[in-house]
Amino acid sequence: MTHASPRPRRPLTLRDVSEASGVSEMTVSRVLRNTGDVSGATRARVLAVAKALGYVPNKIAGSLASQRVNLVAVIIPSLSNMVFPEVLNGINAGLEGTGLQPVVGVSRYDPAHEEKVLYEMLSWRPSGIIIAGLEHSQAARAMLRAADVSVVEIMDVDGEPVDSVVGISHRRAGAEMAQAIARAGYRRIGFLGTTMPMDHRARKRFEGFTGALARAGLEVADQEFYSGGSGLLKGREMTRAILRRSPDLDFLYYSNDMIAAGGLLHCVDAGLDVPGRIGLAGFNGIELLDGLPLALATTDACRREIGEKAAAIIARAAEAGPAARPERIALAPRLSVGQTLLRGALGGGQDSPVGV
Amino acid sequence: MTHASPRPRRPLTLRDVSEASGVSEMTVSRVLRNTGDVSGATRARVLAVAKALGYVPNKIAGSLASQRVNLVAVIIPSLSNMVFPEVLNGINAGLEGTGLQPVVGVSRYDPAHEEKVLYEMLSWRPSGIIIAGLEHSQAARAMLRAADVSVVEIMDVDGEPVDSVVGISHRRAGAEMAQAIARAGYRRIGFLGTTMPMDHRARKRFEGFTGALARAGLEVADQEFYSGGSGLLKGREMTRAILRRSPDLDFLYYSNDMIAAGGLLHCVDAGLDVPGRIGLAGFNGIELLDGLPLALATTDACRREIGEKAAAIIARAAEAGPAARPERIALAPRLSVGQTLLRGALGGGQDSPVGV
DNA sequence: GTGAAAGCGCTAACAA
DNA sequence: TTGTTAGCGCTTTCAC
Repeated sequence: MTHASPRPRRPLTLRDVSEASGVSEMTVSRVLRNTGDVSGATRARVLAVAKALGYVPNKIAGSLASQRVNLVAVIIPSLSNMVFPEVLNGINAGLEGTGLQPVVGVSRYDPAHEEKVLYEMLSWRPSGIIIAGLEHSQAARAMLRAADVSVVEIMDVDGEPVDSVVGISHRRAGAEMAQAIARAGYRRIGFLGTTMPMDHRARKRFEGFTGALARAGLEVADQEFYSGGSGLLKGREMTRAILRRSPDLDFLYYSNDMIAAGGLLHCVDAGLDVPGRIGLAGFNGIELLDGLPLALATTDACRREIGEKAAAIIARAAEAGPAARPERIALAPRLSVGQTLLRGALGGGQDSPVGV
Repeated sequence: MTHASPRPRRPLTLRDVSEASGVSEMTVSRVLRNTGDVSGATRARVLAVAKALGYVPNKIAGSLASQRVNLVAVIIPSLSNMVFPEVLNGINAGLEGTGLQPVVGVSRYDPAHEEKVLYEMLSWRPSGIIIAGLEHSQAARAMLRAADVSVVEIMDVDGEPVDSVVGISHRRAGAEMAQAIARAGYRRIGFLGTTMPMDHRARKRFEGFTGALARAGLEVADQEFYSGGSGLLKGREMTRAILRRSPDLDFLYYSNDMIAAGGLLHCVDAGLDVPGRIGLAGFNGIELLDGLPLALATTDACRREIGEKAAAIIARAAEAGPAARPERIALAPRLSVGQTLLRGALGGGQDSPVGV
């Protein structure tokens, strides 16, 4: 039983590896970090001993000594919908091979909570910060500015970023959908969205939407708001409600694809001709929903791409030093009319309302 | 301009606050941690100075000194599907108010990558580890055992946990669905699942499923496998393919709700009578999909609850010291027959096949 | 190619 | 109630 290794009460340290291998702590450290010149023999021995012991370096000590942390703070409002996981995947992909690790915090669409989460994350001195949206409490903005690391605000470009920004213009996304709807000849437009006052992106889409409708001589004829999670059922219920109240609506614009999909299912069940009698559109471009009875008109929010580009900016800055110039990347929200928005006069004039 | 504070090149330290407030570093530290007895006056002054300066404590240094870290490592296979975000929400909820913060790593259903992610996270000396599944590389198991912190393996209880475990029996989930199917009188059963050999839970469901079918004198008549993301479209395509090959199938069991939903949409489009001519069932109990043309038969995997309970175990152990006894929590997978599985002889015998 | 000494920013333990 | 001292485990820097 000579080699039985009892469960260590005290975590192993460099010193343990040093003593067990007969090499100085310094050299062990070099081996473990693949740094400096270490002879092949020494290197092999140290590696073997470290592995045998099951040594795991202590990054807390390492980071304190080196003043460098391989963490990137990522702050997003929610994990519940299908939007942000996709962004995270993009970030993961963009950080791949850089040695940087994302650490995710959830702000719950609540500025006060966002502030807390940010403070918490900053106290780990991350090498970069990726944060959703451009709207933050004053204190949060101050922290971001004072942090002296690259900050990338993502998703939205309509506003003043603290540092870099990668996103789409939600105003533009809303406006383009309004134009497509107007050009296709729809006239009685309903809007279905969230009550969440802190969902600034949904708000901006709505503003862009109504603005462009107005320029086309149209307006939102009725609205329906919801709170809580957005599932198919919610979409069905809202659609039933708004159509009962305003049966003459001929287009419904939803603030996300999931409730739009529910609305589509409702319309199909109700025997409404889509997109003839009534048109529908969502937002986000959720790939998982491809395969609905009709392809949903929507705007691709470029979620993955946003994550990738934001991560790339952080990675570059971590490499080049924090002095890098801020980047402002506005991706183009890609509208797809699918099969729920008439392909009326899509080639037509940009702003003028055109009948079918 | 006397109060203009230039962007600091060097991050602020306790010492800065100490000097600016004329109080010792130690007292500042006490104030900032709400610890020890500090006079109200001193406390107020320190707080004011810290805020004015924009001081953010350095947790790296703090953790090194105190040998305590308020981080919980969470390792899950993926963020792409709708399964794990829900678990994360549960973990977040369970950690609420404990001062512990989850840190998420993604293992991509790849044991080697899981090992790397685990190593990386352990190097931050987290106060607890929540990791999906019971199958890990030998090295990973060794690390988990050596880490000397609470480990909770989640999702699955069919196997030997390293420490605590919270999950459901996927074998049982598969078996119960098979029994319900057999009892309802279906006879020609098709299975649609993932090719991923590392999705052990899907594999166990399949094993439980075929085992129980066999006991009912039935077998899986045809199978269809897919790789890549699971969306509605994938479900449609797979369903079309398997039904073209085996038109006489009268039940399809899918490895998740999303492809099952796609299958349902296909069957509806194809004019197949569901659940009369053909029955369908998925797995997970995805709430967002409530609202499909027919309520899908599925098994609720208790995802949120699993997250909450796992977090509670970690929180309790962090409180009580690491000596806490391992907990083994097997939740009951809740089968719901919805409207896509005939309510044939559900009250009938447990194992005996019963015709409709 | 290797080692010794100093210190990263904070907190535990003790002293006053 | 407040302050002093001695590290936490590693990496930096410099010496050999």
